[in-house]
Amino acid sequence: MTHRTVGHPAGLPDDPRAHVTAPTPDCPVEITLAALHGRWTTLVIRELLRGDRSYSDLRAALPRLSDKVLSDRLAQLVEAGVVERNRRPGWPPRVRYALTPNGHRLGPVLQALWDWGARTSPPDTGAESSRATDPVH
Amino acid sequence: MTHRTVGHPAGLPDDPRAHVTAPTPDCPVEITLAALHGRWTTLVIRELLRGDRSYSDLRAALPRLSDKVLSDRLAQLVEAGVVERNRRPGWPPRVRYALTPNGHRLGPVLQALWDWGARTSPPDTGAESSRATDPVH
DNA sequence: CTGAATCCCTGCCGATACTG
DNA sequence: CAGTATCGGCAGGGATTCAG
Repeated sequence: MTHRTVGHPAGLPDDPRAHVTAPTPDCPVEITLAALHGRWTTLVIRELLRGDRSYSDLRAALPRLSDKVLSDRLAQLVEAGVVERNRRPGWPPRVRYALTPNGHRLGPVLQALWDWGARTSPPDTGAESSRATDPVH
Repeated sequence: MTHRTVGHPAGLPDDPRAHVTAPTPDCPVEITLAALHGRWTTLVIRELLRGDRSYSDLRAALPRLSDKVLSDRLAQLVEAGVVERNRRPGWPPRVRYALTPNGHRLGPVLQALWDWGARTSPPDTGAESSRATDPVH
């Protein structure tokens, strides 16, 4: 057993940023939340976790997502180092979006978010509640 | 090795909600993000991960957080099943805020958020980069 | 096909003042 | 001590239109 700064489960690392007194952009938690920030963001990432996608692939997969928000999100994710944008020469213009290595590392993060939410709100037909939290299936 | 729905690391569970096409409140990821939603929320949770706190304890720990937002956040977290509010009889009024069991389970979630953010943006004086991602210390 | 520009409306959050 | 009431500024995001 390793010792802990306080007697509580799952403490945060002993980093100066673990003691900040306001939500600064330096805090690693804020960095991640900034990358995931905004509506639709996690769904775009989920699509890209399944493989590369073109702009219209994403539009087709998320029909209610408007062009403005989609390009906003993609720009935000590129900026955050989550997504890579690859334009191919020729006509018509073809662009592929893919996760960077950092982007793939968001998989476990989304998994953690999923797990907590799945436990908190039971799927609740009442019958088959055991499979929803299975890690991979 | 368990098999996977797609050949990518850290797939999501095979749940119908993993295929939603819009950000619905049913999605476990959305549930968790809703619990964490808004400025200051994670910092309030961090304080409570360190132990029970009174209202003024929280105000003292987060001096730039206004009364309005603090009570908003606490109400939000109570509503989300993360925080429990305990009033003690007598005068002056004494109230203690504590995490519920569900609230404590947010520890690993915040840890996952921390880890990704810590990797993505190096602390980078260049020297001591190995301890920042240590799980507990 | 892949976006960018604009408009407008809503909801967040910060500051201040007040109450049981 | 532990909050609520109110107001104003600003950013987020949806619909539509235009461009390379």
